Amino acid sequence: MISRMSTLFLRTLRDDPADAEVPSHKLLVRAGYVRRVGPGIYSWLPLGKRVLDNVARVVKEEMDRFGAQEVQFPALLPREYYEATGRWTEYGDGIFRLKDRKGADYLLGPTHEEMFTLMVKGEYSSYKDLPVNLYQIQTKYRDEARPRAGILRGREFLMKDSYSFDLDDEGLKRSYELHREAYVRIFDRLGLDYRIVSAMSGSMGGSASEEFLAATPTGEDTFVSCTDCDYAANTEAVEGRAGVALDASDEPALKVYDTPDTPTIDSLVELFNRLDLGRTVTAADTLKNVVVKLRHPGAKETEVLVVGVPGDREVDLKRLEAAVHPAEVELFEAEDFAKHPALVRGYLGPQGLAEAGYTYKVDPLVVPGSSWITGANENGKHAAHVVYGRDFTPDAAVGAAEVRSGDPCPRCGHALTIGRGIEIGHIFQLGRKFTNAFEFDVLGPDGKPVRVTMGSYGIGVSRAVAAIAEQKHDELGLVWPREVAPADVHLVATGKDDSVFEAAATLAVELDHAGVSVLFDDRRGVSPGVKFKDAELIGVPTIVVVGKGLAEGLVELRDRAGGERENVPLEQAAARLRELLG
RNA sequence: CGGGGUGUGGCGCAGCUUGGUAGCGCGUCCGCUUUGGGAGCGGAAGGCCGUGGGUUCGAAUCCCGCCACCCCGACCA
Repeated sequence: MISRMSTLFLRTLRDDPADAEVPSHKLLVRAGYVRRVGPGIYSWLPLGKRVLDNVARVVKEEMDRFGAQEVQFPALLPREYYEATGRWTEYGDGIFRLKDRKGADYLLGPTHEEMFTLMVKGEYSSYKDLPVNLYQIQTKYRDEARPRAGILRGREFLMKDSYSFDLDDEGLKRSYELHREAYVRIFDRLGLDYRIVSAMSGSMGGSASEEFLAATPTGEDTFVSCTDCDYAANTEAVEGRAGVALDASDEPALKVYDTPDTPTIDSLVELFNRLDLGRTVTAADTLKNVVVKLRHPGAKETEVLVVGVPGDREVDLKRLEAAVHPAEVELFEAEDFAKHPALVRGYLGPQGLAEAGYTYKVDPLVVPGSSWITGANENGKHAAHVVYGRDFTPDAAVGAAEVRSGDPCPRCGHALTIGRGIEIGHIFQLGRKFTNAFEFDVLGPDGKPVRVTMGSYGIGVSRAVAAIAEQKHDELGLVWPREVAPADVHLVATGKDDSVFEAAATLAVELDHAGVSVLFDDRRGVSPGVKFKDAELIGVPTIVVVGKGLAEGLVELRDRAGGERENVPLEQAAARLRELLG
């Protein structure tokens, strides 16, 4: 295919768009790949559409390779399908809802578990039919509270989602592994630098869950990886690991101090340093106790939970929620404190909590035998030398503190490092949430019904385009990996002489016949500088210049990524290019 | 939902404090020149200054309301 820039629907911009912050957003707009039409809603121009299609093609090829079969569901869905699973209400404001002319409720599909489950249930009824893996590449709609970063987080986006249907857990594991291998192949082909990290399965429920994160500083997700073993996890999903117990036999007895007006850790530390305990006190010497409410699925009442973390750390509510899954965590409000006078806000300590009937859990960073400054459960009073195991005993440990670089790996104890990434894929063993909701059984070999188990697997296709742009660019513009580039070769004709354009046009045709797609800058009257800048901005991996070298019968080949240039005779150019393109 | 910011030709911005007939760069169109690093000169088209009200002889500019959008957070996968 030859795309002539004289007629290509494309306008590049010299300036960054005012609303763009991240590189992918700036460059995809500047290079004429996408245009914004509303918050979190983008149109794809010809070059962008090609990249999007290329990513989708790679995904499709690798899904097909392991036997997954493509289907397509409508984006417009009647409410009833989402009623059965409770998600019509569960999703809250997160979905787009609309009514037809009769007043019937519809939604724009945010994800399609229900449809897949019902489709398979409608056709299959025997264990002989399983396993089956189905997928679709579909536009999804979510009414994000705050879309951001261009197409990285939009309200309309292209997603590949697939679902496996198996008879038992072993089958599910196999389907999960097949997907995992396919995802590795896909993201390798897309040229992404990514990590596979342990994740929580979120609102979907289910057990084993891993995320594929494209490592980039602009990513929204934070993950840890171990410097020694192969442990890696989303910080929300970092397991708690019990630390080594300390010997507290020399620790003085618990002592209560008057500490008026010290409801915060900072004010407390400052006061204790003025009391002069013979050493400098820091926030890490204090024990911060945070009260939350746990809402268990189906339960009317919430459970009160007190969580202790070192005072220099925040409680990571998402991590805590992952640890107490499937319960949801809610903050303890002023009115809640009013109902629980034993919990003295700002002066809460673990001593006596068990006697008062409260559950108390500590982050594993709080180890047995450790000694703390903490609240004395009385307004304006704190206690020092409060020892774990002597003055209080938690009911359990729970990973609740924010995770920091250098924290011990929960597997091997070596230091963790922290990075940021864009979630481009997520796979998890969903289990029977949806097959239970729809009572989807097949008959087993013994003639008895067996409840089908599912896996759920997603890839953000449009997001992957942005993730690639985030990772593959330089100060001049985009630098696409070959597999997804909008063309194989960017052919630039410079000069005013007809012979240059004729020679370039002939080369374009020759390449086209050889199956090489060409973006041909055949614009007359456009200066070489403009053409070179555009080529660099657009980011096709190989640039061919037919210009002043033609006098000696030479054309120039440039590698967009590395900047290497070589001159080759015009008549050898096509052959050399085919060699370079593999 | 909380905090901060911005709305002025297609894009990026100035003008607003101190009211007086809307300006710059890029882009677009015409002509001539130029052609290996976002060209030069000359000419031109294109804007009810987010919106509603108010003050005033006169409002992009001052006052009040509303709306939209962007960023941070909350929320969400």
